[in-house]
Amino acid sequence: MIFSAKCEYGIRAMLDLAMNPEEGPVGVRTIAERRDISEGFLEQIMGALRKGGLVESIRGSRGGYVLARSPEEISLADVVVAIDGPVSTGPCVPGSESKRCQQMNICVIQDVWVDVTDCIMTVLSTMTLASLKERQLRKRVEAPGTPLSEGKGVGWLLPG
Amino acid sequence: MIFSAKCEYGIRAMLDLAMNPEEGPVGVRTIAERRDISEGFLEQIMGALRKGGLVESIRGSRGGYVLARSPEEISLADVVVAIDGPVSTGPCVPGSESKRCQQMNICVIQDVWVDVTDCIMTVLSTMTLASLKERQLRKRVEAPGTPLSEGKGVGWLLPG
DNA sequence: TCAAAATCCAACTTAGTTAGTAGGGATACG
DNA sequence: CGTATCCCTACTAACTAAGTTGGATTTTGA
Repeated sequence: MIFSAKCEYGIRAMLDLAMNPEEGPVGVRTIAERRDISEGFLEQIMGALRKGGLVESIRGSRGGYVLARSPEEISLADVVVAIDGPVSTGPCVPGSESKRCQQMNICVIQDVWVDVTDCIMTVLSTMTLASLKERQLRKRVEAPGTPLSEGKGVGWLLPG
Repeated sequence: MIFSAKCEYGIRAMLDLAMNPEEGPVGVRTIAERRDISEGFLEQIMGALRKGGLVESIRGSRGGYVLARSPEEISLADVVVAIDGPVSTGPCVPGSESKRCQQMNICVIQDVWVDVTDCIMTVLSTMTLASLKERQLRKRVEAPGTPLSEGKGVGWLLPG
């Protein structure tokens, strides 16, 4: 698995913030309940997103998180890197700290890893919170059979 | 890290076989020494490649492994899947066994994972052992400063 | 026939990572 | 002042990765 659950939760949370811009600061508790994420775990994740400059936090009662930039300006690449760090593809690539093979300068396998990494980052960079939000809204409309009122965790699908 | 060391070793081994077609069956011991891989570990990996139909084994003394198809017909996607199994990108994708979210049919995040997976498989599918071998040979020529005689594990760079 | 060389197979180990949990501080609102 | 919130560190249980170990089976060659 390339992307951790942490990463998925981070994207869920960011998408939640993007889809509810009028709410003002949203607390971890709220997001955790709406998106079905462990609260304590999400706290850690939001910390990483804040350190990555993707969200701003408001402390104290009535505090919470808001996006630091507009959804158009936040790509999934930003989110993934803030949470998991730089995407590393193989065990033996130029930038990595791991034990590298002796023939690094003439090894073709590292080139493969680099190519794959580039491809992944390109895909993630073209996806913004804004485009994801739009896709989500469109999907909501196209899947009318979806049980909106059943159980918890579906309210967030409706835009504010 | 997306691809395990196992996977890298498997590609190294396959490339070794592709670059030395005249040797006949090549033993695990030989490949392990030439490509700097733990012998016991490589044994496991070759087993996976055999089960995946990418190599054929000859048992007994003078035995070893040979490619089951020509290098043009073996892509890195084949190798990676034989060793690591299907590439899974995120925790929540249609095919996976892991606990999926409730809104799977309308969740956009799984779409992201699918897009990334597709992109990776496309890159890996276009790379064959033959193309990799060619790249390796070209690189050998372009990097004349490379110390060919220093240490072990560089002999394999020269085609048979 | 028999020893050596090889594949084959399954169990074990060790270190690190993942996905949380727990517990307490710091800060701001009312 | 009390409550709700962010903030931070440490801990843990389960899993995975990267081998290691020990042996069984098969084939060649002397």
